[in-house]
Amino acid sequence: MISNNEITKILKEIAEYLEMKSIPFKPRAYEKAAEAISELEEEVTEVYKKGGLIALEKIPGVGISIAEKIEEFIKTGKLKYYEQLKKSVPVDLASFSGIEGLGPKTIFKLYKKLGIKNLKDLESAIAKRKIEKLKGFGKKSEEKISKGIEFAKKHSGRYVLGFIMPLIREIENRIKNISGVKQVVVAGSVRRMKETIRDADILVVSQKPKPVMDYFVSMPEVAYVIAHGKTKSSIKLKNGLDVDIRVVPEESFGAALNYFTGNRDHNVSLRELAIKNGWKLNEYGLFKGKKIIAGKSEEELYKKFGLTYVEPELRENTGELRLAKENKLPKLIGYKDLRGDLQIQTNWTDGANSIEEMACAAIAERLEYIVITDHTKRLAMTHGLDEKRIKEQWKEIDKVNAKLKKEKINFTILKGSECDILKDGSMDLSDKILEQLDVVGGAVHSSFNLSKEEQTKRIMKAMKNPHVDIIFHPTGRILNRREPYEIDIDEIIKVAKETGTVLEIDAYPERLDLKDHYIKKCVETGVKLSIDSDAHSITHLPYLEYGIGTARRGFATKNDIINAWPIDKMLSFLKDKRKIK
DNA sequence: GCCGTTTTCGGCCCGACTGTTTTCAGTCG
Repeated sequence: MISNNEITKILKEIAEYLEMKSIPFKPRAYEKAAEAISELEEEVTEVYKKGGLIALEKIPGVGISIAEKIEEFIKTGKLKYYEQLKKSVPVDLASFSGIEGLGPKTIFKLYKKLGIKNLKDLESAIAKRKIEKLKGFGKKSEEKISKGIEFAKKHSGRYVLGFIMPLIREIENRIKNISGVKQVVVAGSVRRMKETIRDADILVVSQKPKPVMDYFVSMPEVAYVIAHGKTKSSIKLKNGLDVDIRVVPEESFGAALNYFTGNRDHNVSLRELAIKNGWKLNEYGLFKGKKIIAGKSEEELYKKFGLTYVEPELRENTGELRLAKENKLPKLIGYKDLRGDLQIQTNWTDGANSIEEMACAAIAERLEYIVITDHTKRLAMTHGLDEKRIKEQWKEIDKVNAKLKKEKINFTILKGSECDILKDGSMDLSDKILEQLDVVGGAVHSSFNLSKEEQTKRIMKAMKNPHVDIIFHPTGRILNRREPYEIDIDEIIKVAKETGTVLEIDAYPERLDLKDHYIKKCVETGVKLSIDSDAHSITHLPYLEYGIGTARRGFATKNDIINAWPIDKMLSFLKDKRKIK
């Protein structure tokens, strides 16, 4: 079966071939179609199977011509149009991907003049100093390509946002201290809270750009400088992350922040909207002729367009501008809105800290309650709790609660479990134990490779258990490391709705599970969610931020997230749900 | 090649920086 990845790849390559030939507009059309498909939840082959060509055409950016090409590719596993392009320029595009500064036009020139077809050819041409002798190239171009290759080999792919964020914030803070700097904001995909990022964009307000540029390109983390201009510079860090910086004057801050936050298609849509109004939008402001009519703040900018403010996390050009126009954007859950954390591990199993230490850390995060959810016996490697040990744990929880009460601290530790969902969908602890717990999370930790049907059935059975309140990290994915297990997410959401079962947004940076698209489906269906740190140490509690960011990307409001509610409301919701099951 | 509460045909975002050039194409975001 042809995967979305394969279709995306072939469409992207077509775009590059067309770019080489300087054919206008078509490359962007293919790129847009490729992007849309890479973001698609459903398998394109399924879409085609269900609705044929017409269904394919409904994918945004896919028209009749690309739809027919996808059809041919699905049916025959081949695409004549692509084969012809490849025949006319027989280069291995994939082997050049990720090399900084090496675009389609350059690849084409190198092929035509030196017969370079793949990375190996390119490396040997560099070794023989052939490139610097070419017209239009020079010593510096050759060096740049050489460096690009070196780095592309070492570092590929994307960085998990929550793990790279401390470094980005450290750099941000150092730039804040440079003289003349009035404001520093990390924009781009970081501000949109994408789960993984490829680069970081830093926006600076200052009347004196030079000291900012000079410091930026000479930071100790810099591997090499990609560009060093008057108001804009780009560097590659030793860990492989690209970082761009841009300095703008105060009056352009809003327009620049908007421009730098993106995504690209959101920006393009806004700029097209400007043109329709007879204006022009760039990073310096919104202009009517030469007169600036907005740009100091983002709020002002959206207002001028007749739109309600669009939160950064929603700027993916997936319909948010239409909703902004109709004043239908939801009031997203805020970064300070969580009152509790429903998944916390302690040193009773694989956590690093005691119950009391975790409670204190949660208090420091301004939470009002946590649920202790250590693993259960099936997870032997974590020394999972059996019926006997979990009862001992309850005594410990009571003790710490009593201590907090005595100290007049308004904080509650609830009794819970991250209870294994066994292969057949039954639970790892008896119903008699489960019914005594305040919050029960069911989780899959084994048999990841069941068929889609079996895996879905397994989780559905757990959801139908009256004592199971939440499904923890429902798809089991680990970013950059493990694919989600196969489940029918629509079916899971349907049963969650029927049974009142809550689905979790696990905030651990490499999980973020559920992910944004699925969260949106839950919000639309009315399935309730929780945002939990899944903390295994006191240092993990701040990860809640990434869960909230992901929830915001999924259009979730406070009402959708049960641990944004007061403890009594949250608990009575779960109790009522247990009754109806 | 796609798309349309201005359009089913005629548009398609905008600007900084680089390297190799004397005016600009290529790349990137």
